[in-house]
Amino acid sequence: MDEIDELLSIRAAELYYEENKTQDEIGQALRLTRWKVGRLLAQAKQRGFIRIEILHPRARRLPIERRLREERGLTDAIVVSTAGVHTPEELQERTAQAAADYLTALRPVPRTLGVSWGRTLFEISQHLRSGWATGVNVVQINGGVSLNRRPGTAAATAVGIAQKGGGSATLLPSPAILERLATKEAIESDRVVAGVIELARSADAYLFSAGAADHNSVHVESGYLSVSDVDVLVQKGAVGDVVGRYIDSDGNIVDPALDARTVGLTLDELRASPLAIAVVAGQAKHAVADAVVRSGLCSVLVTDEATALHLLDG
Amino acid sequence: MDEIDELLSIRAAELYYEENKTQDEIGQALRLTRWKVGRLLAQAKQRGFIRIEILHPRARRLPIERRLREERGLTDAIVVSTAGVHTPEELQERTAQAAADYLTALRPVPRTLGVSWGRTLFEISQHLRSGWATGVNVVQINGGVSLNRRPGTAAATAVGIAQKGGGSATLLPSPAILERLATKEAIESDRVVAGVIELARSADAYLFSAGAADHNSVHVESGYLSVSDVDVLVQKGAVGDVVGRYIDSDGNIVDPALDARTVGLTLDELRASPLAIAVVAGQAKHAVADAVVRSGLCSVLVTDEATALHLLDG
DNA sequence: CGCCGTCGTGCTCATATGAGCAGGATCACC
DNA sequence: GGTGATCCTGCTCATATGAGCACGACGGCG
Repeated sequence: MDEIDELLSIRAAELYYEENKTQDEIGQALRLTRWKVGRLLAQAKQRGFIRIEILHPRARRLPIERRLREERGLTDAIVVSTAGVHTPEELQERTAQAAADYLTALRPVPRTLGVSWGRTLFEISQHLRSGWATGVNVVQINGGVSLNRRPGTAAATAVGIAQKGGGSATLLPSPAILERLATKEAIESDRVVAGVIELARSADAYLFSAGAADHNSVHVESGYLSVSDVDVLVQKGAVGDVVGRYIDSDGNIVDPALDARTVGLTLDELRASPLAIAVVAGQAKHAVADAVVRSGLCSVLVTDEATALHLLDG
Repeated sequence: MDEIDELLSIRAAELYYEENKTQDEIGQALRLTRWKVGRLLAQAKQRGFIRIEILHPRARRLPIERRLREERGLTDAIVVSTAGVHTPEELQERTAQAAADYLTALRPVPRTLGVSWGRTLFEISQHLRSGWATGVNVVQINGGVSLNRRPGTAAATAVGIAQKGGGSATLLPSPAILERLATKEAIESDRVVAGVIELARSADAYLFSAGAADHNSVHVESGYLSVSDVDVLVQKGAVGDVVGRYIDSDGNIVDPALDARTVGLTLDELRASPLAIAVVAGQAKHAVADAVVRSGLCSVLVTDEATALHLLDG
């Protein structure tokens, strides 16, 4: 009886979803009462035979968002659908767009927004629309005077977000990582730098991404770390970095000495914030994303479906 | 206005399909009237943002079946869904199952059923249930005394279909292809063979598959043709074979001399039948499937979604 | 053999949804 | 600036669907 009911529910589903027949019509066709048809359809859904997908770059996965909030204790979660995505770039774009949307809809509008920099942040800045806010002051939360070929990306990110939000940007004029601890301490005690960091600490909200601990890292690209530095970090358990600080899968600093030479907000300062928005997407970042969420580095997470499911698996 | 409506329709779809909210509730959430929500949802569907799939081995694609009937003039078409299929074997199995289902449901039940043989037919015979019919006589319609390692597969197919249908099988005791024309003529004039072919001509319905013209062909495997024979046929335009007869993309015999040495029903005899059921599935058979349907070799086609779409493309 | 619990069935009634229509805003064109 | 066509909106009303319930069949168990 179960076998035949299963088949009937499939036949009914075909007529209902593909042929747009009413349950009554299906009943006539299959010689069933319309109530039976309704039950078969409910069964088909419940057993997972029916899959409904929303195919759109802006589509989100609300049930997964809910699970992230409930099971991972996030204040909010934005999960973009991966349906129909073929390239990592597309995924990245969808996520950046979603982050921009989230910022735009954010109430109350933060007066001061602390931001990190990197590929993800840059893309978010590009997806924001002019007038997304009125009068947001943007402040960099980690060092970012860029050494690489595309100088000013970090600056362009912060400035872009600020301009489109009708405010101004405060840049942190410092490298991300210094070679010597003494230099780092010296630079942090510089009046301007200290002032910027102070401002960063007072931000209403933070927006940052995370990097994977691999050779494509922005730190390698920017010249702050060498390929072998990264290898060593991985050796020590690093899964990625947040605002330039490398963490292991529990969210702990992997290399305290290195960390001491890194300029910007500390991770605990980030954790203390009531509104820390992390934007992390892509296969390569599953491990960091997990560390970020587990160790409470963010209160809001913007990510993709595959990454979200990875977080919920463990 | 269109941009924003599109976004709204996606938000509405998320709430409707993923969160099971009513259109009214969605209206409250998005500050819209419920009629507007209904229209947005309709729009999302109509623009193709909503994809509903039935994930089940027995699922069929009724809209595609309809198109095949209407645009390709078939009496009937059965198209199995490819959703969730990963291997060609799985596809083959689904299609065989569907063919078995079709036979089982066929009314009026044919008294005499002509069948070919091959991997597909064998699988269909395995998927049929005992008692699928009461008293069907099965007759082979093309030569099939097997030369290969698995002798009797052809016989097992016909016998299996007959036994499960409560009838008996009549085998055609002849090779598929003879080496010399004279031998073929001699064997066809044999009283028994002639009788079987006569019976085959009188069948109420035919069930057959088609083979691709490649090195995996059953004819190569059985030793009736060599690999180079097949290459030559392909050279001459062959896309595959039906009941052992190789055809080009228009359904015409590719090599009349070879055809004359092939034992069994002719293609025109098949075309004349009011109920000729072809079962053809898989990427490799797209070209033959096309030839079969275009040249009217079958009145009923059982196939998979990808093949069906290929047929409808041209 | 009879009893009771369980399950599936077909109903009533409440609710959700879709079709069709009238009024009003918008826009191009005169 | 007037005027008509067009589109959009929010309605009424008909229909489709889902929730809950009472009945009867079935099967296990005393």
